[in-house]
Amino acid sequence: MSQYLIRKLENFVRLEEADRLALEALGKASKCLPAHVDVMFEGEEPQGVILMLDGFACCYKHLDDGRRQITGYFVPGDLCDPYVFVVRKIGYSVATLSPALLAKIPRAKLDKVIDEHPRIARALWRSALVNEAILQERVVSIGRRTALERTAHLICEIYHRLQAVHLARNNSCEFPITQQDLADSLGLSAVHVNRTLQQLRSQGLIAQHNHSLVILDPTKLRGLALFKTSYLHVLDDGDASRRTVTRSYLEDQSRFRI
Amino acid sequence: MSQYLIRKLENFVRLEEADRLALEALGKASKCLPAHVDVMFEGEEPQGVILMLDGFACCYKHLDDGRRQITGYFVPGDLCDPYVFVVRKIGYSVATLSPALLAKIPRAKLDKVIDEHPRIARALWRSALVNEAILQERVVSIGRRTALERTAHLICEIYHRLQAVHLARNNSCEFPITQQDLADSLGLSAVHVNRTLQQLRSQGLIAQHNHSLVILDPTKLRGLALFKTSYLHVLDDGDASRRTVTRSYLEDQSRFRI
DNA sequence: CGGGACCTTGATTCATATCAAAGGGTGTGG
DNA sequence: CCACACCCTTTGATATGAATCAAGGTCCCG
Repeated sequence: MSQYLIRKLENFVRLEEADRLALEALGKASKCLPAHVDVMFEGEEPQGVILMLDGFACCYKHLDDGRRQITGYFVPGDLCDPYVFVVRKIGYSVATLSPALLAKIPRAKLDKVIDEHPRIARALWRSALVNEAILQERVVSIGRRTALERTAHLICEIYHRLQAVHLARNNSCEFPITQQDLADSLGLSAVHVNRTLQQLRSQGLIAQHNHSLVILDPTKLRGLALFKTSYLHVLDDGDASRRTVTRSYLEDQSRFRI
Repeated sequence: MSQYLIRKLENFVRLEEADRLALEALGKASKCLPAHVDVMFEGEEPQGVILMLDGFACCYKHLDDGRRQITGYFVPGDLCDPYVFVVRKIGYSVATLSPALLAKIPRAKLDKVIDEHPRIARALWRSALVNEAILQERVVSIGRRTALERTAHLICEIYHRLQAVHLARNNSCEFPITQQDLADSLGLSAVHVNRTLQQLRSQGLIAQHNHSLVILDPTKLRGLALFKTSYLHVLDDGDASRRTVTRSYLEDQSRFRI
């Protein structure tokens, strides 16, 4: 049930069997939720870390008058903010975007895994850095990309994140996000998202059937989106072996105690 | 010379004399730079962590065709991304916005301080969480706030951050950021930022002289900006003492080893 | 078979960008 | 100490991308 989390973390470090077993255990107590339901709400005390087992969710904030901005997505394998316990009140809400299967991991359980599995600790750490890079790139998108580029960029982001957990193949993946939700993450209106998607379709870049997406021309789409895959990875193995000094640093778990 | 860093971290934890001395030492080797100069450049290998001793800097990204988006600010006391060493290539550039005094702290030095000073470690950790909250709020601003609200919000952010290091008093602070730079962080054009600032002035909310800013009506400005101060703090002492369970958790340094 | 959520379309308005040019400070070299 | 130069700010006119409003269409679920 935690297959996706394992796959995700394996993009960052090489896990041992013991690590995999520990991660498996995290996904045991799961819960099924319908689409468009709140999982956590802004201002609450954090109850536990949410692990996405299946489906899509998002992190959003509301302004007082009801305007809503989605700040990020959660796909299978994602842990919504493992460090949430430091805070007294969470600053954002989390909601499902599609029917979703998720596990609420108690603080103590996650702490134990982190303490006992340094490789997992390191992988989560790197994953957190990727999350920050994603957020930063989102600022760039909303601030400086046109609606078309921005929409294309988000599609690339989601496709590549799904690919990292083997949920995308042949340029095709699930895409259950409604146009209203896309609008709320792109800083656009739903009507304009509709027209923008039509443009992407008519240019032969993507196709959509039901809740799935096909990227017909990945190169063109990434070009249009000004999308660089690099920001989604902190490090790949090839580079680690080339740079001994840095590698030994990265392998030294004690360095990461903050 | 590291006074501002000390002040900043003291918003998160109570530091001991030994901690303060260690922080002092970090700011020794400082360097003075003119305004609008790059400190780090996207794609480079991280050389060290930058500590802002004085002046303003920002973090930005360029799109291929020259469009630029500032994703965050650095004010005195800020450490630009203490965890940067995990990555091989930094994903963004850092540039000064005003003449600035800064220290480049070698990785080993910072690691040593973190290892030997658990209170500092905890403060940096909390500071990192605030940074994420700031970034998230920026997404909300650019995505869903109007130009006027957005501009007001950024002014509030910077004022409150300066206040946290005692660089703001009587609703007044330094504000050396050019309108072009504001535009690049707000996702607007420089011309429109100019008009928006004029609106804030004519509504009696702010005043500007040279490179300084006065907030004439803080309540109205925050109201207009839909600004909540809460996102800039992870925890205040009052709350820590009220909630014993959480407090003991927060005080347990071993939990934070990731 | 009915109803609600989602998508689509067209018409219009509005916020913000762009273009162009003039006005003000400030620092530097003569 | 002045003058020129450069950067920053300001202003006005026009263009445009995206929002809004309104209505119809489609699909899926109960």
